[in-house]
Amino acid sequence: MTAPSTTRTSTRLFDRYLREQGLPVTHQREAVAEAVFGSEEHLSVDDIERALREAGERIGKATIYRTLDLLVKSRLVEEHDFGEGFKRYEHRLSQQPVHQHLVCLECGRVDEFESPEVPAIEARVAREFGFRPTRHRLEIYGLCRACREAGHTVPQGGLACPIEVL
Amino acid sequence: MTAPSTTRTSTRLFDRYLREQGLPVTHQREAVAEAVFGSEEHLSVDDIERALREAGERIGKATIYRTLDLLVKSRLVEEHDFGEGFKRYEHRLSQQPVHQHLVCLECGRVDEFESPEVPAIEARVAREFGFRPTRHRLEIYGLCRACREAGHTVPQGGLACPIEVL
DNA sequence: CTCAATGCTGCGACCTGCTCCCAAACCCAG
DNA sequence: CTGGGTTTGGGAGCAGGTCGCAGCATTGAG
Repeated sequence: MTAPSTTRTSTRLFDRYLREQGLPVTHQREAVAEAVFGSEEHLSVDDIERALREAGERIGKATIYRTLDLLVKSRLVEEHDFGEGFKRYEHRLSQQPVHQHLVCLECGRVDEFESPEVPAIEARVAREFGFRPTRHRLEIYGLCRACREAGHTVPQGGLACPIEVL
Repeated sequence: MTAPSTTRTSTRLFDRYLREQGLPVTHQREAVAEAVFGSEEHLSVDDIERALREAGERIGKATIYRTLDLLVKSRLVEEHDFGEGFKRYEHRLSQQPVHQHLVCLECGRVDEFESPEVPAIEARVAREFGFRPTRHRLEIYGLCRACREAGHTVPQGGLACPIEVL
C-alpha cells in the first residue's frame, strides 16, 4: 500500500480523535485507518481485509469492524449501503463534504455528484412533517456510460402499467 | 386479516400477471399477495410471516421470499432497504407512484413525501455523466415529530469538524 | 523507566437474513 | 380425470456481521 503524506496526515487526525475520547491508539486501529484513507474507492470490508493482507498486516475481522465503527463515529469516514447486502466505507477527506451517488447496476461502478437541491428538499420536509433531518441519501441507479455503450440493458419485464390495467 | 375489496382486486392483478407469465396461480402466492396488499405499511418479511400466521396460513419462508420476488418483478410491489439489515416491501397501488421516504432513527416510523425536484436532478446527471437512470432513492433520516417532542436526540459525538481541524 | 490497570485483540462460536436442495404436493392442459 | 411439469416446505447451508473471553498492548502514575 502506498502511503502518501495525506494518508498519514489523515491517520493522525484519527489518532487525535482516539486520544480525545480517551481510547488507546493501537497499531491495528492505525492500520485500518491507513487502508481506508489510502483509497478513493467505496470499500467493502472484504476490500479492506485484502488491502491489509497485502500490506502484510494480520488483523482479525472483529477488529476491522470495531475500528470502522470508530472511524464512522469520528466522522472521518462515511458508511454506505447500496443494497448489495453489505456495507461500504468511504473517507471524507479531500472530497466534497456532501455528495450523492450514481450506482451502475451492471458493473457496480459508483460515481459521485453534487445536488444543491437537496437542502431545500430537507427544509421543506422538515417544515411539513415536523421532522428533524440529520442525514439523507440520494442514489440514482442505472447504467453507466461504459455499460450503456457496451450494449447492456437493465432487465425489466413486469406488467406494462399495473395500476391502469384494472 | 380483513380483506377489503381493493385487496382482493389487487390480488387478481397479481393472478393475471402470473397467468401472463405462464406461472401457476397457487394458494400460497395469493396468500402472500393478500398480506402485502392488505397493509399500508412498509412490511418486513417478519411482518408478513406474522400476518400470514395470524390469518391461519402456514407458508414456508422460502415460498414467501420467492413470491415476493415475483411481486417485485410484476411491479405491483416495491422493495426497500432502509439499512436495517433486512428488506421491506410496500405495494404500489393506491399511492403516488413515485415517492420518497422519511425514516425516523428513533422509532423506525416511515413517512412518504413527494419530491418534484428529483426528475430534474436525474436528467442533469444523465446529461453530465452519460448515465441512463432506471430508478433512484431519496431518503431523509432523522427524528419524527413525536420522537422530537418526546425529547429524543440523535447521538453524534464525533470531531467537531474533522476536515478543518488539521 | 517501570508497573499496574484498563481496555483492545483475535479466535471461534454464534446470530440473522436469506438461498438452496429435493421429495412430496399441487396446478392445469388435454 | 389423469399426467407431467412446477411449486412447496423444511432443513441444511451460506455470508455478513457480532459476541465472549483469555491473553496482551497501551497508557498514565509514580
